[in-house]
Amino acid sequence: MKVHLPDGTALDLPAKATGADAAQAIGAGLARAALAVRVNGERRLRDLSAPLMDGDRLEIVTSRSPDVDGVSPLELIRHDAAHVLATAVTELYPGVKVSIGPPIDEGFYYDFDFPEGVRISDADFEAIEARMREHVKAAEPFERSDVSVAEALERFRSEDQDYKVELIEDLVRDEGVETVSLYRNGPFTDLCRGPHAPTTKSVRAFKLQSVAGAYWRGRSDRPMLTRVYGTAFLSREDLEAHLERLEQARARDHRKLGRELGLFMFSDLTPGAPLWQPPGTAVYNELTALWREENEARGYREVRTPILYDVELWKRSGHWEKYKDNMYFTNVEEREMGLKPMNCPAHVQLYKADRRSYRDLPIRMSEAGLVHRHEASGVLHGLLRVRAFTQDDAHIFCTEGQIEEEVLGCLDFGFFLYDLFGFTPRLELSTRPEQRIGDDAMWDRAEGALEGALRRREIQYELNEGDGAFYGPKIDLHMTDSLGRSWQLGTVQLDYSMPERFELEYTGADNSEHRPVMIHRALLGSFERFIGILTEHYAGEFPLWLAPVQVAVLPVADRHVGYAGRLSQEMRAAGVRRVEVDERSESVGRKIRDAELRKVPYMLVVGDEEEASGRVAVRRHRVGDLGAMEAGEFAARVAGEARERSAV
RNA sequence: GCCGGAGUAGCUCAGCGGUAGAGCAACGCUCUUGUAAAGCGUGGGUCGGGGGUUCGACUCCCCCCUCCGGCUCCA
Repeated sequence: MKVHLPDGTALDLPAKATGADAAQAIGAGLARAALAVRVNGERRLRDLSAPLMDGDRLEIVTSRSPDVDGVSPLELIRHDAAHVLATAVTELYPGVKVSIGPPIDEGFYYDFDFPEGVRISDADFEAIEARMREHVKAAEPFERSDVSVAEALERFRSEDQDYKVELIEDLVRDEGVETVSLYRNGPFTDLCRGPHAPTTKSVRAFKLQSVAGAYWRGRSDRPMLTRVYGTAFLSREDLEAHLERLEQARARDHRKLGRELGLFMFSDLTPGAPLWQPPGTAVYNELTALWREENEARGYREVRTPILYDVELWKRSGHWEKYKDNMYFTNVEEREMGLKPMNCPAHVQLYKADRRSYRDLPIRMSEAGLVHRHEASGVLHGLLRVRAFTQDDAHIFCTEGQIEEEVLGCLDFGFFLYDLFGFTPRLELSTRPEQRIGDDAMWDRAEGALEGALRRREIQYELNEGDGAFYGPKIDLHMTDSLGRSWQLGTVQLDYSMPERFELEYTGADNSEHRPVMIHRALLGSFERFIGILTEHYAGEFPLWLAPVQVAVLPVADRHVGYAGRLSQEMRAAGVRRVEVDERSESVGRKIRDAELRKVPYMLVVGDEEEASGRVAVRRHRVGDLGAMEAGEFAARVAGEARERSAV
């Protein structure tokens, strides 16, 4: 038979030849390097041992093969690694039940159910890794066998592998399968659809990383399994490089930098609520100032509303029914009050304070609004998941015809803000969920308006079907943190429900009453979460305009402190607001070192020469000595840089 | 909330049944300094909180709190 190779040539092979045979026919080196085959351009790879058919188009996949539709040799060997992990664990912990072990973006995991009383921690990794290495070294083949469902069930039942039994039963029920494939490597056999590399020696570079709990099938009403995370690469060097990257990422963790730079802290007495220290407050205030300025420029009117309301309000808004478990309540003099988890009902009160005409619309109301949400204790995470935070919130009350224009305005505003930081957010459009209010015609219009806005700007987005709020569809803006975890920042949501519940009205041109539509909009999301992401993005090296201390004046000796003080006054007068003088009787080297560690953008070294000539010796963070400059010139230049909010 | 791990000086960490340690920071003195750590000295801890076991607990056991990694959740 003939199979066709990517370069257009045909290869003559005996009948029933396999991918391995084909690789061997091409060359011994290729045969050694081959991991799997891609047949006829299929997305899913096949085992090297799978028989080929006459006329197949064949690609031999090696560690150097490129990704195709997200399927890569890396993914293959990570899956191999998961099997090797399970092999070692089943040997070391008799009675353990195995479940699933897939490759993931950065590695792989395997979920185990350990026998009663057995628990493992990363202290056990060394022993497990050692056992894994033995299997890798033995280059045990991955042998596939296709067996009947009955045989597979019999096998796993006899081994008390309940999870495998459940998986097979579900395969029969959901997909009507009659056979399943098993893969054996050494002493371990797993239910698996494959493919795998020819032998375990493909797993040459791996490392176990962490152990964590994970619900069976991701459902909190099912048993909690023990998940072991690891990573694997095609080479030792790649693995080392990856571990090195992780190390560096940890160094830019906002929680670490927040402590080191004195940005914010947490107290055990109010978990999940950041306390902002002076340097962090400086960043916070600059960000707020930017936000306020831009809101004004875009036709928003800022408001301020209380954080505590009678539960009556929350019942009316629907929060009581849907979210009371996540709200904080207090009862004083027999009046039940709730802390706001959202600002919208408050803004609705302001809307209702006046009769509204179609001429007033759209009304754009903005507020840096402090909200409290009782997040589950296990999910709190630095500034990225908190219980008390300030949203850069706004609500737009408009007519249905104005929706697309207003949504577009929100998105443009968002992109303006994100551009300022060099961020490229990932956009998600979430559409009607199963449980929702409003008729389909309403949803058609609402989703159409959001989609239309995205299309008009030719914006890339992911569709998240069924993930909208119960009252309307939404567009979310996501960013990832230093460890690659994705966080939602901004959101633009359409809401037909709140106006209904609060009976909002405006008088139309026809002199009759109409119901406005509300757009909920937060662009940064919350100042807390955004500063968390910003801190990691800049690795704590904030650009001048955001920097907690913009300029540190470093007198060479005590006698220069007076000159340094005069300089700082001058700079403040010129518009550089955050200037500090290091008045300690320390060496210049020490003062420089400390300012560098605090990541202060500019340092001014001033001694006899500078004082005599009215100049400053400028040093830039991480760049070094820039030479001397006339003091006034420096102040003007830096003030300009701060005013322009330039990126560097 | 669930599973696992961890909480020792302001920070980073060592110690682990027999009266609590280091480096940095802080404070004092000396030095008056030129582009990433001057020298000497001093003070500082209910060893997260509460119970228990023990002659004796930072150390062992139980409960709680907080943090870390995941899972679930995330208006």
